[in-house]
Formats: sequence, structure tokens, C-alpha cells
Amino acid sequence: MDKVALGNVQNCPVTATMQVIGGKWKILILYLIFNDINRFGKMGMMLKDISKQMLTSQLRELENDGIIERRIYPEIPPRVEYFLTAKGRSLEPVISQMRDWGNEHLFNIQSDVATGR
Amino acid sequence: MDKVALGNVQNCPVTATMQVIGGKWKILILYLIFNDINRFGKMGMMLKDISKQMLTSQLRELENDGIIERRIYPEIPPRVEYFLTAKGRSLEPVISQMRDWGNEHLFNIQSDVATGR
DNA sequence: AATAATAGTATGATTTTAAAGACTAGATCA
DNA sequence: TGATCTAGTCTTTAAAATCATACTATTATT
Repeated sequence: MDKVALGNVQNCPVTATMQVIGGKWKILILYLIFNDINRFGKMGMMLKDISKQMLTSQLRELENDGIIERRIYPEIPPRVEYFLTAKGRSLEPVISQMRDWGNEHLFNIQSDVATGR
Repeated sequence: MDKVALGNVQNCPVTATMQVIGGKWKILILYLIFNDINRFGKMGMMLKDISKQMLTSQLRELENDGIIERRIYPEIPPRVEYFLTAKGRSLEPVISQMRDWGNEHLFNIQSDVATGR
């Protein structure tokens, strides 16, 4: 099968966005941070079935992509907190659209366009 | 580490949406179908580095999720074409948001809100 | 002196994903 | 007669993702 690139990963902005937020746990992690659950241990407790190293790697990727910020406090035992960056907060309309579509087409919950709920 | 479910995959509409469009090639496949490239062979040629069985599995998942429709023509050699369903077309605003965010934050291309370009 | 606390890392094993290549049907073309 | 076409499937095989478990540092507490 001869291959010809036309729509490919490198020049598709949607696919590029997917790479940033599409990780197995990233949406849920962003949800937790959005709800002020921003410590490693707490996140691990909230996310059923995630392993420490998986949590670490997802957090690192979000950090490397500039979506979240990692703040280390010089304390013992160590304290680290994660926060959304401006870029991370800019994902809000993207995630809202996905939420609305999911509610409407997967959970059959209609959203009120006026309120966004 | 004790686990407590709070935000989990089953009740998160965003994660649910991700499961539908988040497959490795799904966005690109939808893009092709949107651009009237709707035969298996053509898609395979356009998507560099995709294998036949990967293409098949992605198409099957999209079909099972009601996003695309598979139409078989009783011809020899066989002809099969894929089309977006109404549900598939309803993804348009979701994908547009992702495209805009990607262009703005990953490719540094500003989008004109008025025209959507 | 041992234990607990946090936010991880290191190691090795296992599971999952994905690829390559061979194979199929049935009509048509050379 | 044998090759060609399409849209796949099937069977290995290799690679990537993920897990469980043990381990680290340093201070405070018991």
C-alpha cells in the first residue's frame, strides 16, 4: 500500500491538542486540580486504579506542555502542589465543549446553552 | 495508598467523549471522511504509517460509537464507503474548539472568531 | 530507636498495543 | 490460465505501556 501524507499528525492542530489532553488520566487530573485537589497524594487517592508512576508521568507531561505548574515547598515531609497555568486555564472552552457533547450524546443530559449547565 | 473514587471515568462526560474521539487515528480519519475520502483503500493511502488492521479497528470503533456509518455496495471487487452520521456531524463544534486551541497555543496561529478561520 | 509522613524513583515482570506479512472471495482483464 | 482488484482477517512477532513492589531522603513524633 503506497502511502501519501496529506492529513498527518504533525500539521493537524486537533491531533496536536489531543496529544496534550488525551492522556489516559489527564482530563481527570485537570478536573481534580480545577477543584483544588492539587497534591500528589490526594490525587492518587481520588483516582482509583492509577499507579504512582502513572500519576507522576501524566503530571510531568502536563507540566512539560505548560498546562500545569509544579510548586515545591521546602518542607519535611515534602510538599508539592500543582496549579493550572494560564495556558491550562485556556483549555476551559475546549473541555466545556467536550463535556457538553458527552452529556448530550453519551449520557443524554441536555445542556442549557444560556448557563452552560 | 487507599483509593476513593470521586472523579472517575464512568461518570466524567469529558473522559467519555475522549474515549470516542481520542483514538490514535480517529481525528484524522474523521477529517478524511469530512473531505469525502471515504473508502478504506484511499484512507490507508492518505494516512502515512497506519496499518490495515489499525485502520479497520479505528473505523469499527467509530462505527460502534455511532459516529460513522459503513455502507457496503454489492460489487466485485468490493466497495465500502464510510459516512458521518448525525451524531458524527454533531462533533463539529468540539473539534473546532480543539482546532482553534491547537492553532493558538501549539502552532501560534490566531483564529478569527468571526469567521472561525 | 523505631515509625510515620510525602513525593516520588528504580527495577523487573506483565499486559497491551500494534506491525508485518500471508491469506481470502469472486468477478474481470490480459 | 493466471493476474488484478478491494476490503478486509489471521497469525505470529516485536515494541511500548503499565503494574507491583521495594526503596530513598529528612524531620518530627512516640
